Amino acid sequence: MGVGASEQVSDRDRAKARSVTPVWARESGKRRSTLSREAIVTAALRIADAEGLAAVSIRRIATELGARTMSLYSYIDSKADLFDLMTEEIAGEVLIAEGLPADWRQAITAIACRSREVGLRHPWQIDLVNQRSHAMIGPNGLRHLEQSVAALSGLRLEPLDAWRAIAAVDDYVLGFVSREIREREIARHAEAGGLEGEELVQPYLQGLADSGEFVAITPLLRDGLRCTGGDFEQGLNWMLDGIERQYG
Amino acid sequence: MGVGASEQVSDRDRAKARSVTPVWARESGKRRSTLSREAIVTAALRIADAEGLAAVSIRRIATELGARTMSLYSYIDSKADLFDLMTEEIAGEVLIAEGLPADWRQAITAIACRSREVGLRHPWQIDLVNQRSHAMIGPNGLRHLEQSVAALSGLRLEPLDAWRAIAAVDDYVLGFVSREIREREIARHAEAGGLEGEELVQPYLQGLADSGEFVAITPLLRDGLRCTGGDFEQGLNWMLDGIERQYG
DNA sequence: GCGGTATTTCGTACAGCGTATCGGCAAATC
DNA sequence: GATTTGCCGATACGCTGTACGAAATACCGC
Repeated sequence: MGVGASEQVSDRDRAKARSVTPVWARESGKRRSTLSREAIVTAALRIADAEGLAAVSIRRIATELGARTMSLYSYIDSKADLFDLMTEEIAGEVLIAEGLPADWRQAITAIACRSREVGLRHPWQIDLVNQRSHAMIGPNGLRHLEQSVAALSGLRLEPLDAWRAIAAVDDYVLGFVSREIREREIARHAEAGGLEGEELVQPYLQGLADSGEFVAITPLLRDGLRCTGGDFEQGLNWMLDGIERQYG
Repeated sequence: MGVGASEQVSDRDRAKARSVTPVWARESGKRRSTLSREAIVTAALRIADAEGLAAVSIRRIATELGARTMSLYSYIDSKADLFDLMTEEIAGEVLIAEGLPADWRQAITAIACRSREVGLRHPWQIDLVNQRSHAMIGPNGLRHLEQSVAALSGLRLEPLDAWRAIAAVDDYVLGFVSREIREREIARHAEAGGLEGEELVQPYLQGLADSGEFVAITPLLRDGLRCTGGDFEQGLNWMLDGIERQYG
């Protein structure tokens, strides 16, 4: 290992740097036309909205853009990068452009409802969220955080306390939307398979109900667990009540 | 469509039925040894715990079990089925065997903490949750629901109200654990790439802080967003406070 | 015990995936 | 004009889930 080795180390360092530096801080390598980071992300979003995240593949995007598969790698380093960029794009939709209500509860509620809307509009966002990657610290992700902290300014909290309150609310929103999407897709699945879906699950549930093990939830089982899910604002208000009780 | 067609319809119906009937209600077609539904699921769990859900493949499981790839399909109709069974297995770990505390807050807290422990022990559970499928209505999933409803019995709620309160708590738990896992993996990733990870992200954050756009969260940015995340029990207590305020 | 049947096993194949590699071509530099 | 540099794109590798059908095996009535 001499001079050449040192060059190799340099290369490896560059690779490591690339793997750790957020995508948004990297330049979009290209100069030629027809292809661009923006076009790639836009196409990916279109496909994901239409057919789900699983349908988003490098080959597919290239085809739709009239480019060759490997050309996309001039603009993104990996599919994970593309996912980061998609996440960032969606995070932008969560931002509230007009002024926030002065009342902190109304402001947080507005932000939470917007988050939910966006999540339902792009159900694949949930899959993306769990895809690891420092996706939350993109510019738009931070703008969301900024907006949320600003919404709480009336409470005059320490930054860390404000952040914790926001995290708790965001956690609830994420969990709720996740369940909402899940229920929605199950319903759609059952619908696609005809009503027989219900008819096949119901005896199974009835059997469990008759087993005597599930006394507390027998009424729920009898309704086929068709409960339309919780009430979003109700749960949110519970959380906000608790925050208000502590800090308000 | 004559007699032959009617037979074909019958086949198609059976296929549809299979696609909609929960796995747990189906028999595990086996009779030979070395291979069994249980063995398959156990192997899958081991792989997932050790190397993540992505490492779980039919071929891989078959290899570890000394069987041929396609043999697994005698016990499982699809990989989605396998995921359902894995989910069910994990749901069992969430159940609390010993008696629950009489106080409803303590009981719900115990259940929530257990859920969190299990989620952290099997980080891939999060990926599984977002995989659609009627995974939550397996026997163990329903036992969890039963246990939660029973925990709230002291509040004497309508079944639907109880279910909503539980759903809200579960949503919060899911969201929190999801974020916790995300942060944990990012930390591990940065650690694996050396401390340079932080060093590369920090200038990016500092640049944003200097831009003047993020006044409210500048202190957080300065700390590199290293905030160790919210406090699980604090957020949970906020939610429980809100529930108590309404029903207590 | 034995034949027939039902079930299980498993080789092969297909269509798809992300992306490493590398030959050749075009543009930029001297 | 000659040389170097850097990018485009084709090909290929190893992986995925699983449909299909032939072969092998176990079970059951006799």
